[in-house]
Amino acid sequence: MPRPRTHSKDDLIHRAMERFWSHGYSATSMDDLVKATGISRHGIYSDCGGKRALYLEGFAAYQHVVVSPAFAAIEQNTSGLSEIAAYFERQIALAAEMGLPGPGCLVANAMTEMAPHDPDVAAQVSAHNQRLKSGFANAISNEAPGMGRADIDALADFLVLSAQGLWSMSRIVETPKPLRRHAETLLDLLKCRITK
Amino acid sequence: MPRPRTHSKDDLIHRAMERFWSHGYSATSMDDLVKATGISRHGIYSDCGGKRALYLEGFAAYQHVVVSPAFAAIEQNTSGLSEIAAYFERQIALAAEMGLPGPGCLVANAMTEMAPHDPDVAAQVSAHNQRLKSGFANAISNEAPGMGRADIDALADFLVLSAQGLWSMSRIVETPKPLRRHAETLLDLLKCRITK
DNA sequence: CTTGTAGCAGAACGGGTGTTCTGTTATTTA
DNA sequence: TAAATAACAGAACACCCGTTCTGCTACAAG
Repeated sequence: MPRPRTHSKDDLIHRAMERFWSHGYSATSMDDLVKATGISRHGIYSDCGGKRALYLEGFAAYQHVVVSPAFAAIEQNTSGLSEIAAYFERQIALAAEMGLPGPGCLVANAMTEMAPHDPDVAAQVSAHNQRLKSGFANAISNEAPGMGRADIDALADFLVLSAQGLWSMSRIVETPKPLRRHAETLLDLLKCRITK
Repeated sequence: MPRPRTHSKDDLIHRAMERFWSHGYSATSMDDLVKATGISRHGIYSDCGGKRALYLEGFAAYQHVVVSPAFAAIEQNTSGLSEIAAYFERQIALAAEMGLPGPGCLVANAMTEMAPHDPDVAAQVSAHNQRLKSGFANAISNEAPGMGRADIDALADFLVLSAQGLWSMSRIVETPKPLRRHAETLLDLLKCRITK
């Protein structure tokens, strides 16, 4: 009997996620979200309950839509340096495609803007970083079987830090070139360290 | 004849800078600034003209108050890896002193929050990064006289990126320990690369 | 075609925003 | 002591925020 829905909850979450991604949480108003998603205030509240809840759902969706496709190769047990390089290249190409200076990484942005003042966001960010760290550690250990666990962990953690730094940089550069150079330098340092 | 001032413009700028540093621009209201600085709205407007102008002045002050004291040693022509290590250690100790998870770096925060949507902030951030890059390049070239200019520049730029990543991390960690481990890993990678 | 129902757009709301303005206060010179 | 001056505290302002609510719309069942 009822009127059929003109949008799905997934539509809402994904469109809102893109807005939060490029403009951050505070600088995105409900009016912005209504315009960006094409969904009325009522729809947003009945589907998700409010701005903050929508942000958190968008954060989770970012994992499926952006992180997993880019990171899956690293998480396989055949991965190595070339998969790490491909991961950075893929994300840089995505940033260039979206336009530079660009939105960077939703998680990296959340780490700076939200995490220190919002425990829920901090927990999601930490989980994300832990996932990246495990993936990088997997790839490094495949590449350097003789390296100790402590050294691998330290390098993997540092790769997570470098990724965050890279997305920060992507918010001020005009072209992908400096980002590619950063990634290249990082890979060089890694190779240098692994081959000792 | 007039009533004497109870505060200086510098007082205002420095106290406001600390608030922007820890809470960001959007999440700091004029009420917050009045409470944090102890200076009335009228004083803020007559001294600086408004919130944004105050932020930009605070940004400039950050260079003198925080960056220069920490970075001066690296900019001397006798600097090397030990000065780079000391710079990171000093900033990490400062972060620990201010409380973790902490404010990170005002410039790093601005890069994420403001730079993509504010050309004036972007320009100041770029100038800061350029200063860091030159300093790091100076220290690296002192340490590795045989290294080519292009390699030195790439490493110096990457050190800037790592610094930004480190301050991002400082916004989610509970203790300085992981930050020190990151700095140590970075220095190890650098040494490894320089000694080839 | 009528009726019931859920979705819809947008008005309304209290509170907070950055900014401006208005009196008052404290101090120094005359 | 009295007048002049500029800084002070805080009220006032118009606007925007996230949230809630109201009345209308469009479709499916009877």
